[in-house]
Amino acid sequence: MPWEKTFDLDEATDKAIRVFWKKGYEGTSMSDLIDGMGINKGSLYNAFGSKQALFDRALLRYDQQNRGVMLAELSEFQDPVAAITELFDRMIDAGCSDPQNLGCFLINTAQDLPNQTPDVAEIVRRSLAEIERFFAIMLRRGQASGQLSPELDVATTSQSLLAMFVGLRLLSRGAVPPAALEGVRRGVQQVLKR
Amino acid sequence: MPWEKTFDLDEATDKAIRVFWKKGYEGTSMSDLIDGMGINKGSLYNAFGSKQALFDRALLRYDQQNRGVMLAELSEFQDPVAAITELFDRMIDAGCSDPQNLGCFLINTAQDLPNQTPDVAEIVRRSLAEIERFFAIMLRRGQASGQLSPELDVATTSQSLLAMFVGLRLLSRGAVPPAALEGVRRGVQQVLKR
DNA sequence: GCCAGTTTGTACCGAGCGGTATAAACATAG
DNA sequence: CTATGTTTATACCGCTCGGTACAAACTGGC
Repeated sequence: MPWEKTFDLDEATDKAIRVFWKKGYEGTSMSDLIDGMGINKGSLYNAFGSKQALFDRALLRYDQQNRGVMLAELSEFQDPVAAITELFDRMIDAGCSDPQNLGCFLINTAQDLPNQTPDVAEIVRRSLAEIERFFAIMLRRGQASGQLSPELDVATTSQSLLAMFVGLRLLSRGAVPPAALEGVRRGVQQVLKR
Repeated sequence: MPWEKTFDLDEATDKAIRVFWKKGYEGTSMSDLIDGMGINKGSLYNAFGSKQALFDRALLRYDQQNRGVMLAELSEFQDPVAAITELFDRMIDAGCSDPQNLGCFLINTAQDLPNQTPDVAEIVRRSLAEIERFFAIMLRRGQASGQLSPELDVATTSQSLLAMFVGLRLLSRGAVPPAALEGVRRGVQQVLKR
């Protein structure tokens, strides 16, 4: 077999992520993708099959590379409460420092769930469930170590944290001035008391 | 002057709201609007001018009729803490009982802010600021009446509540099972303590 | 009945959509 | 050099997009 591809699939997917991230599925045209990915239309269809298949791949990769990696890293923290606050700190910093107001690709997609394919919906739901699970695990660890009150209801608290997390990411799209994101920091600490 | 219009502009706008609400601006085509509004293309352009103008009008009307009316009503509550929890209760109920997972038209639009016109962005920002202001006013009233601790930081708490509110509405689009929205109820109460 | 204005249906516009086809230019293993 | 498969460029497909044009049918006030 001669000459096994010249551009990297993952690299091209990363570029596609940026485009879909900024404009969403409907708002992104094939021309946008070709411009943003720097490859030809023929190559794109040959490599990915369709716009939808490329989107699926992009979303899945984004989820693994970002949410997946980050939660894995934070799960290693000695202090489970610090792991949770660190997660929010990073998101707040990201939201404040991004002039493009990209927010989160996954949560941008979650917002549009009813108009997405079942495959995409499945990816999004699983990912959000993972985030909630991360909260729950950290909370239980905190209770085990005595940092958190045993009376704290793990299920409802992790659901609340998920709502705050998702809200924070949405507000990062330019809906409120960056400084207003700071309030969430202390709100999280509030939820963790008791 | 003979015969001053036969269909009601506000009524037609209400129907347009349903369409834009479900599909978003980009995802909605003129055919969708014509089908959903039950009027002819010519009438539509004659009455509203353009798709964008119709969207602006629809969003503005939605904001006034829903968020505006509701906050005005809740502001009349004797118990300011109950006003806040009632707001969340209504949203949770709405999220749980809607099989279409529409969520909130305004927050759906907020999610897409970077791709919206300045006019739309202005409407969204002002509306979210109003919600935050509602929280702040209620919190201060609660402090004045002794229901809430004077140590509670009004700015950060109202920002946290806004994030939870927005997150709740986004999660109502089908990203989590309806039951998972319930956790936010107690989370709100948690944030209001201290 | 006449006139002004509205609604409707249909046809049409240029442009862009997602996707396909094709052929020349290219790179590598044999 | 040949065979195989990739990339690029370009042209093209049918379709839909947002928006316009226009004549016929309609509904009122005079």
